[in-house]
Amino acid sequence: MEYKKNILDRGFYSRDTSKVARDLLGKVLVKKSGRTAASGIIVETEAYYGPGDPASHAFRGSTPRSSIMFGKAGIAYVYLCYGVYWLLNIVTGEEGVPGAVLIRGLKPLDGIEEMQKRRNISCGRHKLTDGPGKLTIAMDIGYSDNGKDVADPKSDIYILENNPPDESFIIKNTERIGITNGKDRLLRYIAIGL
DNA sequence: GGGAAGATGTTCT
DNA sequence: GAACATCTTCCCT
Repeated sequence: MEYKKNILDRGFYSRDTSKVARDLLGKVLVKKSGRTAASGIIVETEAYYGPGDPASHAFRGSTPRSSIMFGKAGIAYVYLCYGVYWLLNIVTGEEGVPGAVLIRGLKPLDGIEEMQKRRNISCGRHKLTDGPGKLTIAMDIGYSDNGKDVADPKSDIYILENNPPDESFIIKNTERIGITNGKDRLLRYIAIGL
């Protein structure tokens, strides 16, 4: 695979957060761990802003945890949710303006066996990467990936343009999930038909 | 197949 | 000390 040719550059992430969230659907997330590489098609995202978005970590300004959202676009923001699960975000927008896209769902491509081992699935009742906490387990993403540059081909985590481009899926725009504030804006994006 | 609630620990007030 | 961008299990229909 010609990974480096298709990697999304920083310009892609430096745009408006909701546009980045929508355009990330159908793209391919790649995570290398050791000798193996896992990848999956992004099928669900959410956009998070700063001021004016009560659900965002950056709502109250820059804190030790959220300061990364004010930084350079294309940086991975990984944080612990509910003390249990790691969630993967990509910083978006111009430098100094807080914003990030939460990767909520993947469709596994490569390394599926590795994912199953890491998820330790006992029954086939649940899918592999259909939630933000599950996909980080399956992709072996954790706090050590926080602050990595997703737009850098030398990183072991990055996102590719899908090849060949497939724009056949439908994009659905809904309320965000699992939050109590800021539900009025439709900032969750789901790809249907992948 | 779908809804409800407990587990869990870091961060901020 | 309260809040929280979730997952799993259990129980119901």
